[in-house]
Amino acid sequence: MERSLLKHFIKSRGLRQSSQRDRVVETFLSQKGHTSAEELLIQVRKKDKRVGLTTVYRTLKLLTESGLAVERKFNRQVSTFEPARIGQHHDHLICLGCGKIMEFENKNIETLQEEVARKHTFFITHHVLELYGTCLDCSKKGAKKPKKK
Amino acid sequence: MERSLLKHFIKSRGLRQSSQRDRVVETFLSQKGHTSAEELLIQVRKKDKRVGLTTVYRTLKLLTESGLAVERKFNRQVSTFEPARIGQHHDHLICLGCGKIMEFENKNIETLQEEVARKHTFFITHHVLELYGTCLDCSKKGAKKPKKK
DNA sequence: TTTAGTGCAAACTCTTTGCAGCTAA
DNA sequence: TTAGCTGCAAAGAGTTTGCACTAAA
Repeated sequence: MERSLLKHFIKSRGLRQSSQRDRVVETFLSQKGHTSAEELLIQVRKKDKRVGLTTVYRTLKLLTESGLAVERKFNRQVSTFEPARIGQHHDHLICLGCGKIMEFENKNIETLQEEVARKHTFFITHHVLELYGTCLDCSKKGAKKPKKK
Repeated sequence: MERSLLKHFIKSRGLRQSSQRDRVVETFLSQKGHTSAEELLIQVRKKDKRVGLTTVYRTLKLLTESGLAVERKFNRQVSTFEPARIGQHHDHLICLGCGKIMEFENKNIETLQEEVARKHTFFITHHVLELYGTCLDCSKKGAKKPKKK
Protein backbone atom coordinates (compact mmCIF):
# COMPACT_ATOMS: atom_id res chain seq x y z
CA MET A 1 0.00 0.00 0.00
CA GLU A 2 2.87 2.32 0.69
CA ARG A 3 4.20 1.43 -2.69
CA SER A 4 1.19 2.92 -4.39
CA LEU A 5 2.10 6.22 -2.76
CA LEU A 6 5.47 6.10 -4.47
CA LYS A 7 3.89 5.09 -7.79
CA HIS A 8 1.67 8.12 -7.52
CA PHE A 9 4.60 10.34 -6.63
CA ILE A 10 6.58 9.05 -9.59
CA LYS A 11 3.72 9.60 -11.96
CA SER A 12 2.96 13.10 -10.66
CA ARG A 13 6.57 14.08 -11.20
CA GLY A 14 6.73 12.70 -14.70
CA LEU A 15 9.32 10.16 -13.69
CA ARG A 16 9.82 6.69 -15.13
CA GLN A 17 9.97 3.24 -13.72
CA SER A 18 13.21 1.31 -13.48
CA SER A 19 14.14 -2.10 -12.22
CA GLN A 20 17.01 -0.78 -10.11
CA ARG A 21 14.85 1.73 -8.33
CA ASP A 22 12.13 -0.86 -7.78
CA ARG A 23 14.68 -3.18 -6.25
CA VAL A 24 15.99 -0.49 -3.90
CA VAL A 25 12.49 0.53 -2.81
CA GLU A 26 11.42 -3.04 -2.25
CA THR A 27 14.52 -3.83 -0.21
CA PHE A 28 14.27 -0.62 1.76
CA LEU A 29 10.64 -1.11 2.71
CA SER A 30 11.34 -4.65 3.90
CA GLN A 31 14.06 -3.45 6.27
CA LYS A 32 13.43 -3.12 9.95
CA GLY A 33 15.15 -0.35 11.86
CA HIS A 34 17.53 2.24 10.49
CA THR A 35 19.57 1.69 7.34
CA SER A 36 22.37 3.70 5.80
CA ALA A 37 22.86 4.02 2.05
CA GLU A 38 25.89 1.76 2.24
CA GLU A 39 24.06 -0.91 4.22
CA LEU A 40 21.11 -0.78 1.89
CA LEU A 41 23.39 -1.22 -1.11
CA ILE A 42 24.77 -4.43 0.39
CA GLN A 43 21.26 -5.80 0.82
CA VAL A 44 20.18 -4.74 -2.66
CA ARG A 45 23.26 -6.28 -4.27
CA LYS A 46 22.38 -9.67 -2.79
CA LYS A 47 19.56 -9.68 -5.30
CA ASP A 48 20.96 -7.57 -8.09
CA LYS A 49 24.66 -6.91 -8.54
CA ARG A 50 24.18 -4.18 -11.08
CA VAL A 51 22.84 -1.53 -8.71
CA GLY A 52 25.19 1.31 -7.79
CA LEU A 53 25.56 3.45 -4.67
CA THR A 54 24.44 6.52 -6.58
CA THR A 55 21.09 4.96 -7.37
CA VAL A 56 20.62 4.04 -3.74
CA TYR A 57 21.27 7.63 -2.69
CA ARG A 58 18.97 8.97 -5.39
CA THR A 59 16.21 6.55 -4.48
CA LEU A 60 16.48 7.31 -0.77
CA LYS A 61 16.17 10.98 -1.61
CA LEU A 62 13.07 10.26 -3.65
CA LEU A 63 11.57 8.17 -0.84
CA THR A 64 12.26 10.90 1.68
CA GLU A 65 10.71 13.56 -0.52
CA SER A 66 7.65 11.47 -1.10
CA GLY A 67 7.26 10.86 2.61
CA LEU A 68 7.98 7.13 2.57
CA ALA A 69 11.27 7.44 4.38
CA VAL A 70 12.54 9.50 7.27
CA GLU A 71 16.17 10.51 7.44
CA ARG A 72 17.96 10.52 10.77
CA LYS A 73 21.50 11.41 11.75
CA PHE A 74 21.79 10.51 15.42
CA ASN A 75 25.26 11.28 16.70
CA ARG A 76 27.10 10.17 13.62
CA GLN A 77 28.16 11.53 10.25
CA VAL A 78 26.17 9.00 8.23
CA SER A 79 22.52 9.44 7.49
CA THR A 80 20.27 6.52 8.20
CA PHE A 81 16.81 6.04 6.80
CA GLU A 82 13.74 4.47 8.28
CA PRO A 83 10.54 3.51 6.48
CA ALA A 84 7.91 6.05 7.54
CA ARG A 85 4.85 4.55 9.11
CA ILE A 86 2.08 6.97 8.50
CA GLY A 87 0.80 8.75 11.58
CA GLN A 88 3.31 6.95 13.72
CA HIS A 89 5.77 9.51 14.90
CA HIS A 90 8.23 8.33 17.49
CA ASP A 91 11.48 9.31 19.12
CA HIS A 92 14.58 7.33 20.04
CA LEU A 93 16.75 6.03 22.84
CA ILE A 94 20.26 5.40 21.54
CA CYS A 95 22.68 3.22 23.48
CA LEU A 96 26.23 4.52 23.26
CA GLY A 97 27.52 1.15 24.40
CA CYS A 98 26.19 -1.18 21.73
CA GLY A 99 24.50 1.16 19.27
CA LYS A 100 21.06 -0.31 19.92
CA ILE A 101 18.17 1.98 19.05
CA MET A 102 14.83 1.81 20.84
CA GLU A 103 11.71 3.73 19.96
CA PHE A 104 9.23 5.49 22.17
CA GLU A 105 6.22 7.72 21.88
CA ASN A 106 5.18 10.23 24.48
CA LYS A 107 2.24 12.49 23.86
CA ASN A 108 2.88 14.49 27.00
CA ILE A 109 6.30 15.53 25.80
CA GLU A 110 4.83 16.60 22.47
CA THR A 111 2.20 18.65 24.25
CA LEU A 112 4.87 20.40 26.29
CA GLN A 113 6.84 21.09 23.11
CA GLU A 114 3.82 22.79 21.61
CA GLU A 115 3.51 24.83 24.75
CA VAL A 116 7.14 25.94 24.49
CA ALA A 117 6.60 26.88 20.85
CA ARG A 118 3.50 28.87 21.71
CA LYS A 119 5.42 30.87 24.30
CA HIS A 120 7.96 31.79 21.62
CA THR A 121 5.33 32.31 18.91
CA PHE A 122 7.01 29.58 16.96
CA PHE A 123 5.39 27.05 14.63
CA ILE A 124 6.85 23.56 14.83
CA THR A 125 7.03 21.54 11.63
CA HIS A 126 8.99 18.67 13.11
CA HIS A 127 11.31 17.89 15.97
CA VAL A 128 14.25 15.76 16.94
CA LEU A 129 14.31 14.12 20.34
CA GLU A 130 17.09 11.69 21.00
CA LEU A 131 18.02 10.28 24.39
CA TYR A 132 21.62 9.04 24.52
CA GLY A 133 22.97 6.79 27.23
CA THR A 134 23.38 3.19 28.28
CA CYS A 135 20.93 0.33 27.85
CA LEU A 136 20.34 -2.36 30.46
CA ASP A 137 22.65 -4.93 28.84
CA CYS A 138 25.52 -2.49 28.55
CA SER A 139 25.12 -1.20 32.07
CA LYS A 140 25.43 -4.79 33.30
CA LYS A 141 28.57 -5.38 31.28
CA GLY A 142 30.03 -2.36 33.00
CA ALA A 143 32.05 0.42 31.42
CA LYS A 144 32.48 -0.37 27.77
CA LYS A 145 33.88 1.74 25.02
CA PRO A 146 31.32 3.30 22.70
CA LYS A 147 30.91 1.31 19.51
CA LYS A 148 32.57 3.08 16.62
CA LYS A 149 30.44 3.99 13.61
CA MET B 1 36.75 31.81 35.63
CA GLU B 2 35.96 29.40 32.85
CA ARG B 3 39.42 29.95 31.57
CA SER B 4 40.94 28.57 34.76
CA LEU B 5 39.12 25.33 34.03
CA LEU B 6 40.92 25.07 30.72
CA LYS B 7 44.24 25.98 32.33
CA HIS B 8 43.71 23.14 34.76
CA PHE B 9 42.75 20.78 31.96
CA ILE B 10 45.86 21.74 30.00
CA LYS B 11 48.09 21.23 32.96
CA SER B 12 46.53 17.91 33.94
CA ARG B 13 47.08 16.62 30.44
CA GLY B 14 50.66 17.75 30.30
CA LEU B 15 49.92 20.17 27.47
CA ARG B 16 51.61 23.48 26.76
CA GLN B 17 50.46 27.01 26.31
CA SER B 18 50.45 28.70 22.96
CA SER B 19 49.45 32.12 21.74
CA GLN B 20 47.33 30.72 18.91
CA ARG B 21 45.32 28.50 21.20
CA ASP B 22 44.88 31.30 23.69
CA ARG B 23 43.58 33.53 20.92
CA VAL B 24 41.11 30.90 19.75
CA VAL B 25 39.85 30.22 23.27
CA GLU B 26 39.50 33.90 24.05
CA THR B 27 37.60 34.59 20.83
CA PHE B 28 35.40 31.54 21.24
CA LEU B 29 34.39 32.36 24.80
CA SER B 30 33.45 35.89 23.81
CA GLN B 31 31.08 34.66 21.09
CA LYS B 32 27.37 34.62 21.60
CA GLY B 33 25.32 31.87 20.00
CA HIS B 34 26.61 29.02 17.90
CA THR B 35 29.84 29.20 15.95
CA SER B 36 31.33 26.89 13.36
CA ALA B 37 35.06 26.30 13.03
CA GLU B 38 35.11 28.32 9.82
CA GLU B 39 33.25 31.26 11.38
CA LEU B 40 35.47 31.20 14.42
CA LEU B 41 38.57 31.27 12.22
CA ILE B 42 37.32 34.45 10.56
CA GLN B 43 36.88 36.12 13.94
CA VAL B 44 40.24 34.93 15.20
CA ARG B 45 42.04 36.12 12.07
CA LYS B 46 40.76 39.63 12.66
CA LYS B 47 43.19 39.71 15.55
CA ASP B 48 45.86 37.33 14.38
CA LYS B 49 46.37 36.35 10.75
CA ARG B 50 48.70 33.52 11.54
CA VAL B 51 46.14 31.14 12.99
CA GLY B 52 45.13 28.17 10.82
CA LEU B 53 41.88 26.20 10.54
CA THR B 54 43.55 23.11 11.93
CA THR B 55 44.34 24.86 15.17
CA VAL B 56 40.76 26.06 15.45
CA TYR B 57 39.50 22.49 15.03
CA ARG B 58 42.02 21.18 17.52
CA THR B 59 41.20 23.85 20.06
CA LEU B 60 37.45 23.31 19.72
CA LYS B 61 38.04 19.62 20.33
CA LEU B 62 40.03 20.45 23.43
CA LEU B 63 37.33 22.83 24.67
CA THR B 64 34.65 20.23 24.09
CA GLU B 65 36.61 17.54 25.91
CA SER B 66 37.25 19.82 28.83
CA GLY B 67 33.57 20.70 29.04
CA LEU B 68 33.89 24.36 28.06
CA ALA B 69 32.15 23.91 24.73
CA VAL B 70 29.16 21.96 23.53
CA GLU B 71 29.05 20.68 19.98
CA ARG B 72 25.75 20.77 18.07
CA LYS B 73 24.83 19.66 14.58
CA PHE B 74 21.25 20.81 14.08
CA ASN B 75 20.03 19.91 10.61
CA ARG B 76 23.23 20.70 8.81
CA GLN B 77 26.49 19.04 7.92
CA VAL B 78 28.66 21.49 9.84
CA SER B 79 29.23 21.28 13.54
CA THR B 80 28.67 24.39 15.55
CA PHE B 81 30.00 25.03 19.03
CA GLU B 82 28.55 26.94 21.91
CA PRO B 83 30.31 28.02 25.11
CA ALA B 84 29.02 25.76 27.87
CA ARG B 85 27.45 27.58 30.75
CA ILE B 86 27.81 25.31 33.72
CA GLY B 87 24.58 23.84 35.00
CA GLN B 88 22.63 25.62 32.31
CA HIS B 89 21.39 22.96 30.00
CA HIS B 90 18.95 24.14 27.38
CA ASP B 91 17.33 23.02 24.14
CA HIS B 92 16.64 24.82 20.87
CA LEU B 93 14.01 26.16 18.53
CA ILE B 94 15.46 26.41 15.02
CA CYS B 95 13.74 28.56 12.39
CA LEU B 96 13.98 26.97 8.94
CA GLY B 97 13.15 30.33 7.36
CA CYS B 98 15.95 32.54 8.64
CA GLY B 99 18.17 30.17 10.57
CA LYS B 100 17.51 31.93 13.86
CA ILE B 101 18.14 29.81 16.95
CA MET B 102 16.26 30.35 20.20
CA GLU B 103 16.92 28.61 23.47
CA PHE B 104 14.51 27.20 25.99
CA GLU B 105 14.54 25.21 29.16
CA ASN B 106 11.75 22.96 30.30
CA LYS B 107 12.12 20.88 33.42
CA ASN B 108 8.85 19.08 32.82
CA ILE B 109 10.08 17.70 29.52
CA GLU B 110 13.26 16.51 31.18
CA THR B 111 11.27 14.80 33.89
CA LEU B 112 9.18 13.01 31.29
CA GLN B 113 12.34 11.94 29.47
CA GLU B 114 13.64 10.38 32.65
CA GLU B 115 10.34 8.59 33.01
CA VAL B 116 10.61 7.20 29.48
CA ALA B 117 14.16 6.05 30.21
CA ARG B 118 13.06 4.35 33.41
CA LYS B 119 10.39 2.41 31.56
CA HIS B 120 13.05 1.11 29.17
CA THR B 121 15.64 0.58 31.94
CA PHE B 122 17.84 3.02 30.13
CA PHE B 123 20.31 5.50 31.65
CA ILE B 124 20.43 8.87 29.93
CA THR B 125 23.77 10.63 29.71
CA HIS B 126 22.55 13.47 27.50
CA HIS B 127 19.83 14.28 25.04
CA VAL B 128 19.11 16.24 21.91
CA LEU B 129 15.84 18.12 21.62
CA GLU B 130 15.44 20.38 18.64
CA LEU B 131 12.19 21.95 17.51
CA TYR B 132 12.25 22.93 13.83
CA GLY B 133 9.76 25.25 12.22
CA THR B 134 8.99 28.87 11.53
CA CYS B 135 9.55 31.88 13.75
CA LEU B 136 7.15 34.79 14.06
CA ASP B 137 9.00 37.05 11.64
CA CYS B 138 9.21 34.39 8.96
CA SER B 139 5.59 33.38 9.33
CA LYS B 140 4.64 37.01 8.71
CA LYS B 141 6.76 37.22 5.59
CA GLY B 142 4.88 34.23 4.29
CA ALA B 143 6.32 31.18 2.57
CA LYS B 144 10.03 31.68 2.21
CA LYS B 145 12.66 29.28 1.03
CA PRO B 146 14.78 27.80 3.79
CA LYS B 147 18.09 29.55 4.13
CA LYS B 148 20.89 27.47 2.70
CA LYS B 149 23.77 26.63 5.02
C1' DT C 1 12.43 9.36 -30.53
C1' DT C 2 12.69 11.70 -26.39
C1' DT C 3 14.21 12.19 -22.03
C1' DA C 4 14.58 10.06 -17.39
C1' DG C 5 17.61 6.65 -15.13
C1' DT C 6 22.11 4.48 -14.49
C1' DG C 7 26.98 3.60 -13.00
C1' DC C 8 31.35 5.43 -12.82
C1' DA C 9 34.58 8.72 -11.63
C1' DA C 10 35.30 13.12 -10.14
C1' DA C 11 33.96 16.81 -7.29
C1' DC C 12 32.44 18.58 -2.92
C1' DT C 13 32.04 19.59 2.07
C1' DC C 14 33.58 19.13 6.49
C1' DT C 15 37.02 17.26 9.40
C1' DT C 16 41.22 14.77 10.65
C1' DT C 17 46.09 13.35 9.99
C1' DG C 18 51.06 13.25 8.59
C1' DC C 19 54.87 15.89 8.64
C1' DA C 20 58.65 19.08 9.17
C1' DG C 21 59.69 23.15 11.38
C1' DC C 22 58.73 26.01 15.59
C1' DT C 23 58.56 26.96 20.43
C1' DA C 24 57.28 26.60 25.41
C1' DA C 25 59.07 24.58 29.49
C1' DT D 1 66.81 19.57 24.80
C1' DT D 2 62.48 17.48 24.71
C1' DA D 3 58.09 17.04 23.44
C1' DG D 4 53.90 19.50 22.43
C1' DC D 5 52.04 22.97 18.91
C1' DT D 6 51.59 24.88 14.37
C1' DG D 7 50.26 25.44 9.41
C1' DC D 8 50.12 23.26 5.23
C1' DA D 9 48.86 19.79 2.24
C1' DA D 10 46.98 15.49 1.79
C1' DA D 11 43.84 12.09 3.19
C1' DG D 12 39.24 10.55 4.90
C1' DA D 13 34.26 9.91 5.12
C1' DG D 14 29.93 10.64 3.34
C1' DT D 15 27.35 12.51 -0.33
C1' DT D 16 26.40 14.78 -4.74
C1' DT D 17 27.26 15.83 -9.65
C1' DG D 18 28.84 15.59 -14.59
C1' DC D 19 28.71 12.70 -18.27
C1' DA D 20 28.01 9.35 -21.77
C1' DC D 21 25.29 5.43 -22.25
C1' DT D 22 20.92 2.76 -21.61
C1' DA D 23 16.20 2.09 -21.64
C1' DA D 24 11.25 3.23 -20.55
C1' DA D 25 7.25 5.37 -22.63
